[in-house]
Amino acid sequence: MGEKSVQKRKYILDTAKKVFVEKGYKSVTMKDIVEACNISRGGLYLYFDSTEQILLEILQMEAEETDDVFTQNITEEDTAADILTLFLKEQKKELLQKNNLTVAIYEYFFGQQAADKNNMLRRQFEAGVKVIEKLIEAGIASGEFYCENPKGAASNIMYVLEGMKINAQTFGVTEKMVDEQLLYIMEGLIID
Amino acid sequence: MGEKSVQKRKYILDTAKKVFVEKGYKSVTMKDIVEACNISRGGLYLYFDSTEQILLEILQMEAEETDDVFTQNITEEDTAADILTLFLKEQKKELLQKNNLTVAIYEYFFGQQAADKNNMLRRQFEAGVKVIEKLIEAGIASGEFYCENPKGAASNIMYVLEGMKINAQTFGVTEKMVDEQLLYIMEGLIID
Amino acid sequence: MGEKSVQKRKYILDTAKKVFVEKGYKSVTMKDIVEACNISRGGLYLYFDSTEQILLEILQMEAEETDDVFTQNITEEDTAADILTLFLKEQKKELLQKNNLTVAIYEYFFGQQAADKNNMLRRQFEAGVKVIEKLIEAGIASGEFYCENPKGAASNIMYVLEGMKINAQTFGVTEKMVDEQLLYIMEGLIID
Amino acid sequence: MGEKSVQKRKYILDTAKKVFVEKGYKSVTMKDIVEACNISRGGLYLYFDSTEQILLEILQMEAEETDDVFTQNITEEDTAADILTLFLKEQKKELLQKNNLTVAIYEYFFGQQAADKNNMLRRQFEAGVKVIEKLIEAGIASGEFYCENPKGAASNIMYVLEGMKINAQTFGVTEKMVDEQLLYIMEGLIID
DNA sequence: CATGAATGAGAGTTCATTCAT
DNA sequence: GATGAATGAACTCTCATTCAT
Repeated sequence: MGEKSVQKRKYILDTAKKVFVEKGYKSVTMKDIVEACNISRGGLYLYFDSTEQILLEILQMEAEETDDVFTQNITEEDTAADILTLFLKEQKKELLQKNNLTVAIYEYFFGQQAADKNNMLRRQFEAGVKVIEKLIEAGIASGEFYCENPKGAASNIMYVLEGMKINAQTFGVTEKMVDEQLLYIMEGLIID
Repeated sequence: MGEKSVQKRKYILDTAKKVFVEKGYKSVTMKDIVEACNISRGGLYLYFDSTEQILLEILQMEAEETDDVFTQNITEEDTAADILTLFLKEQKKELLQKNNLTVAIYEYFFGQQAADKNNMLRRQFEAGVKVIEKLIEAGIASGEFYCENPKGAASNIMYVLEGMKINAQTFGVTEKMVDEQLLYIMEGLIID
Repeated sequence: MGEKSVQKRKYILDTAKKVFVEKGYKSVTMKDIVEACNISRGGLYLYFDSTEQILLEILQMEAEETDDVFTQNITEEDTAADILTLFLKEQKKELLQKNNLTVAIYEYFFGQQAADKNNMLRRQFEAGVKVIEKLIEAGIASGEFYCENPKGAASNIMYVLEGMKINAQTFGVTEKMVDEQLLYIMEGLIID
Repeated sequence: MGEKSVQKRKYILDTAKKVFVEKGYKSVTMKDIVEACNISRGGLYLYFDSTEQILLEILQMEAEETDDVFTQNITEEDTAADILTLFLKEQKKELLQKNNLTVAIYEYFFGQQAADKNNMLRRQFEAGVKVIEKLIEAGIASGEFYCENPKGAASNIMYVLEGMKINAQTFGVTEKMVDEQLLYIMEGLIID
């Protein structure tokens, strides 16, 4: 697969992403993607065999592109509270934004039965917990935070984010609702 | 569409429920249900017009059958902490149990777009928040609990439950993970 | 089949007629008739086996009920021209009226292939020709009409009526169009 | 829907025409056409969406191919009477021929309710009247014809043709019957 | 590599017809 | 007689997938 192919592959993934954002995972057909990409039916099959493969490659692409946004915005002088606030703000932005892959991702992983339970979602969740836990511990050390059970608190935050994410997709959450809960969380940590 | 046989209607709903439990919502076809019920193609249409209608009637049936379980187990002598613990235990049982409609429900409400955002899920969520809030306030009054922001705490619990529910379906949560988080939550409330 | 049955049979035919008037022949299903009659599916089959049988019995019923209207209105003093005019007026009324069986009849006889070409329609057509021919001859005898070829003129009138009838059903004819043509016909006969 | 192969499109239309000729309009299913064409179910949908679309395209095709036949046979020396005779002969041929779309066309336009009453059939009918009227006027001018009401006579001819066409489909008309009536019509016009 | 016509499996839906009650 | 639930055949339509060009 030469250079040209890599470009087209990327083009298909980018275009298909829009389709998954709009329709979730299960309702997306190869036809949908072919039409969105404006390529031939056979052409798509030269690059991908199924919508599953396409979604997985999109997720991988996303994983490679992300993370950076968060870490790039952290400066040397930021305190633990600053960084945690930044992190939560980032999460808030993501979950309130309409056009994301959340539904597609959930729909896909719903279907994955018991198989591969050490999957991407678990790894991301656990990574999140760990990051927050470290931040809380750093905050405790610096005297910003008070917390008797950093791991519990970190898990709590991640579960809450997960809960808000799913609610956002099923019945909508308002910015106010998110802010109130994030405030509740921060107040539980910060020493006033 | 008359009522035909109420028994058969019930039979179809019960059987279809198993199908939805197993396959979620989007992948379920009328044919799947016909085959699970061992009835004729046309026979199903005598009772229901679409998988959507069937799912909605199952949910309604569930709603009528539930609620009671929780309230029935509350006795006069139970303290607020007892009741909250009972509630969380009930939720835990539900989210750890394999055969439930969670995936089907999420898949269904994912598809409901912006329409009807005052839907069942929102109502259930808000009802849950309210119940917990009342319990916390009762616990504060009785000296069992300490909490500066009962509504925030109640929302926190519901978001966490929601988050654990979705995680249970996408990558599995262990009983230990659930217990740890529920313990964390209770410890934050109870005055030792 | 007792008395009661005869009534019900009549009721079904009358009700089914409305269905045929509305939907033609080919689109009418046994279900349509069952629903229009508000009887049970099986009940209909006790009386009739098919929409074809029902339509045929309706046509027979019609045939028995009709004719009279025309002949009843003829009085002793009427001249041939009066009677012909009356006949044409009757035909005009029928073909302009929306709710008739014309479409159902045509659709039915379209399907009858080459079989039974000595059918009802032919008999009615030929009877019409004969009636008109006699009228014209009577008119000639009484000095009202001039006509070199009574049979040709009679056929002409019947073909025209047939043509207007079909046009009325496919693209609509206005009363004015009908009047003009009937006037043209009468002028060709009457001696001024 | 692209044009795909124009040849195949034409092939389908030609083959479907035979089906419509044989079965009329309402009874023809996409399956019938698929089978007549010996193509796959999906294949047909690549070209056409419904039997209605197919019939309409057949009619359009017919319209483009016809007209010429009549006009091509007219020569400079032909008199009005010659041309009218030619026209009637053409109509006679068409209505006596077994394999035509008449039934399909009628069945289709029966279904078109009040909608689009300025339809193809009306336009064809009115065009016919106009052509004949012009011919009669030309014949009067040249001394061939005598007629006090050319428009009435022209309409008369078109109604008769329409009437014979429908009779041909419902109970059959013999060549003799047609000839007699056409002769009657011509005799009414020609000055002997 | 790329195209897009073609296939055929499969889901949805409607009805004529039967049959136990 | 009468009912209406139940069946199964028939039709519509859509897609994943292939393959000749």
